[in-house]
Amino acid sequence: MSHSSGVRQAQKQRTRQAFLDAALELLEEQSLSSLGLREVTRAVGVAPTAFYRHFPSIADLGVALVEEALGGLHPMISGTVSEAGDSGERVERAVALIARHVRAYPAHVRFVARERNGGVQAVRAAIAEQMDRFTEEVRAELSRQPESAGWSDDDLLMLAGLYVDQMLMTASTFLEARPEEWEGVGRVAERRMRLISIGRHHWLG
Amino acid sequence: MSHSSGVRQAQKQRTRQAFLDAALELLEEQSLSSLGLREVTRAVGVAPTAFYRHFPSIADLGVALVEEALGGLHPMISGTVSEAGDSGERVERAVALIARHVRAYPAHVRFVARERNGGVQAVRAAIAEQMDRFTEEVRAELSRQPESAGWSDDDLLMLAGLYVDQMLMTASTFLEARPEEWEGVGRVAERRMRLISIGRHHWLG
DNA sequence: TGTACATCAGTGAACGCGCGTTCACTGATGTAC
DNA sequence: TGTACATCAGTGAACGCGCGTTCACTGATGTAC
Repeated sequence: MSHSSGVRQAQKQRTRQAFLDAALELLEEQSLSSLGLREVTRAVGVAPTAFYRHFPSIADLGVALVEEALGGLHPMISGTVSEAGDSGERVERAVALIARHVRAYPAHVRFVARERNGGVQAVRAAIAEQMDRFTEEVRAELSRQPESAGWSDDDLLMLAGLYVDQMLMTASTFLEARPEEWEGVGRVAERRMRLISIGRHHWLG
Repeated sequence: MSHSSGVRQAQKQRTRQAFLDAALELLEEQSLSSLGLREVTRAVGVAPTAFYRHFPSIADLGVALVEEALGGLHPMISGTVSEAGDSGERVERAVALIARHVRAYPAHVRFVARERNGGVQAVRAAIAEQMDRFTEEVRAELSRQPESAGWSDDDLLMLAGLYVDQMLMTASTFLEARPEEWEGVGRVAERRMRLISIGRHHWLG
């Protein structure tokens, strides 16, 4: 068996994932800075000391959760911007995509929205870094579009940041809405995005 | 001496304020959900049990902090919208006002940004209620402007929400910026707001 | 103004409890030959 | 294939500590007359 496979490695990965899953569930109702190490190990069903075999501290587990929550979204985010169609269609698809993502991964979205301004510095930094990458990727996509002729990189970055912040805010609004409110939340989110797109088309001249 | 004045009442108010001040300072580096009752009383310099003379729990202290942080801002927020001048001037004044406010009350701003999505339900609800009031007040101001002719109340509320969210986000960005970055942050915030205003002027037709 | 009683903000001891971290350990898995 | 040794994920006891909450208290302030 090679170094990186084997029964032992596989089991370790499974336990590590159990820590991430348990923590994420506990974080639905509290912030990371109040999450206890013993609380997590209890939820997983292992001894408290087992935690240290996987993470040096709860803050490090938090950073791993950021990667899990946001690391895989980069293609999805910039893909949304580069889609075919007029800007109205793109807006509708973006909002639908956000709604679907929130439904599929509510705990991940909640975690990111909560800890983006939360009390754990390392986690805040990890989220900020991911958000900056999203913004840069969206800027790169925008710059490829004909509508961006005449725009400076600076202005494109400003617009990209506006879109990215709007996406997270929309996700967070869905999260707090009751099921019967989702449709209305989606419509408002679409109109916000559409108004921004109109601003974009009249930005110059 | 009347019921509500007197040495005793005044002293009680002073102690209560000392709790709020001490908590706010401790909250610069952690979230409310991990703030300890003993931690606060220690910072104030009173016995742990004194806390209960003022608040039933840390969550209630948090709700009081929301009132302190946001309760007095209503005239300022809607005043910004109703100011004279063209929309470019209004944007500049709004961003300057936000910058000044963040400089004067950084801990209050941090607290609101952090706990808006934080782990304490009662505090999240209190912040949401204040934000909804801001949005409604901004909507009312917008509806008085000639630029709003032909707008539905629904669309005005959408626009007001966009402005209010943008204000809090701008405040939070100032908060995290190093001093030498403030000017740049301000310029980006102005351009975001200006783009939204352009979208507003071309929304109909 | 003076006196007798009521109120109540803040005290300090005590409680049981769960916390994070240390340490030496066990036993299944992995490796060398 | 078999054997002897190494690795290391997870254990369980133990530690000192700070937590939130209770309770009966004290003594300055307030009130009635």
